[in-house]
Amino acid sequence: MALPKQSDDFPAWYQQVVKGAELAENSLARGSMVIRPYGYALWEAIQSGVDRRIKRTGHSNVYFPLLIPQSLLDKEADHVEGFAPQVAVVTHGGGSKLEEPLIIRPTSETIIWATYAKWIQSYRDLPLLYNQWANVVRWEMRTRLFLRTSEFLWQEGHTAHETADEAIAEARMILLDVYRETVEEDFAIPVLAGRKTESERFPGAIETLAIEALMRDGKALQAGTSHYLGQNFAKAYGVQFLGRDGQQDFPYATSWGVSTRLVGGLIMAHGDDKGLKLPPRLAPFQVVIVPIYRDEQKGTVLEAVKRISDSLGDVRVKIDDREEHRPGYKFNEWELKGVPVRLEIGPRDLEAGQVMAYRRDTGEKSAVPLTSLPSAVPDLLADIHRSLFQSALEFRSEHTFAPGSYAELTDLLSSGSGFVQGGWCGSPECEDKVKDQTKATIRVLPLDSEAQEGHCVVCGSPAIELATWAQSY
RNA sequence: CGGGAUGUAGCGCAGCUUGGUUAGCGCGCGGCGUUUGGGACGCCGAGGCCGCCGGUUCGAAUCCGGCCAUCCCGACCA
Repeated sequence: MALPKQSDDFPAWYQQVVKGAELAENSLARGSMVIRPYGYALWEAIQSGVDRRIKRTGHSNVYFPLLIPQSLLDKEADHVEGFAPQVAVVTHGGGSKLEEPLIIRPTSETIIWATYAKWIQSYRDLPLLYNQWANVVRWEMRTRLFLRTSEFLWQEGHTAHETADEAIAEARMILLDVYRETVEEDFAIPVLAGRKTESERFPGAIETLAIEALMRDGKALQAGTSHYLGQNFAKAYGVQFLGRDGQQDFPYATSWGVSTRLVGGLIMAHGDDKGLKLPPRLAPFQVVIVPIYRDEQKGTVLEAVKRISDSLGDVRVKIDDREEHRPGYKFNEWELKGVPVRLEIGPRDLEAGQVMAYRRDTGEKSAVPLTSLPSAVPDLLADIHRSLFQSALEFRSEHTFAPGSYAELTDLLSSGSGFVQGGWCGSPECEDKVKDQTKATIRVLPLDSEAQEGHCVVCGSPAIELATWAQSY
């Protein structure tokens, strides 16, 4: 029952939180997971925030099929090369072998661009701003619940634009106004937004942008990506439009996605030795009420609890009136499940006209008068959100380093200390050297490269970028 | 896919070395009672193709082979 300490064994801690908080468990098929109600409620809360922002920025939802003719994948060279090794293939159907195998989508650029060919004729058809919520399958070598499963849930946006500038602006807008905003405002997790190096790019992309969050073990997690695909997919799938200038042209593409991996990020960015700490905006239950009573007081207490719950309006409240567990058990269980606020209500409190409020983030308990509860609870939730973000931000600052030498860089990276920033000359050789020695990669380069002073921390040549390295998931 | 480990009740494990009759323990689960302000206790009870397939043997949880799954470490990745 006791959770391993994060500092003793972070992977074991993670796994037991996922299981203990009843978020998910392994399924019978290799590498796939069953998402349990509490975990799925979290995902639904995440979806709702992402979906709202996708729609607010002018996109519509669509749905493309799970199965894709294999020949479609083969049309974009880099894309095939990147994905072919991890694609699951359907070879039989209806009891017989298929003429042409179907792949289970690892991502949907292929089928979507093959379809866009029919939808796009003129610049008047552009832009196409579509998104879909879907499951995809990638045959990963090694899987971990939420962080990397063979099947995962995500949204994938696929847009087509008249000009490169417009597509580039779209990719960037999604990264900042949808992904960064969601993760910072809903998850209370600060992120670094930036560009990926060539070696970390999405197969078929000209530029990959990403947000990176720091986990409590000092590793980085790529929390969302947005790609500028140029005309690669348009050319591969024969998508052309008649431009304003009367000439045929290929549209410019973007694609972008966030997945159930975000749930893993949430666990590892905020959790502590007692379990999950859910940010109030995503918590399936924002408040759990634990009634405390002896038999003869049961009726009175439960009535008061019901009244108090009703007085909290839109706040998502769970009343834990299970008879089979005593309060101490419930306290521990809801702390493991990360509920932001717990209200303890017993005869002593009712006599005093108050309740005890416990906040999961700091562990503080305080008495709140019943009369001020309807405003105190929302205030408390707002404060918990701020304080979660703040402490994640402080953790990141404390775990961001600027080494003065290559030896210092590799020391920091080898020990998995967090983000390590330094000048980079832009050469893949220097990037590889660090990776070979420490397994750390460049997580992001600044979104807008400004003139970089100083030298490459690896080779000493003049630096052209400020790179952020880290060990990553 | 390479290296290592594991698979026995819902969960965590013992038993296996040295094959033998009803396969154990803790937690959890069901009933009854006492409890309830930081993981309660007593009594009674239910629950097992010992991961799967095959082999050796009079007899296999135990020995042998194959397969599958999970975990850890690498290479691949949202």
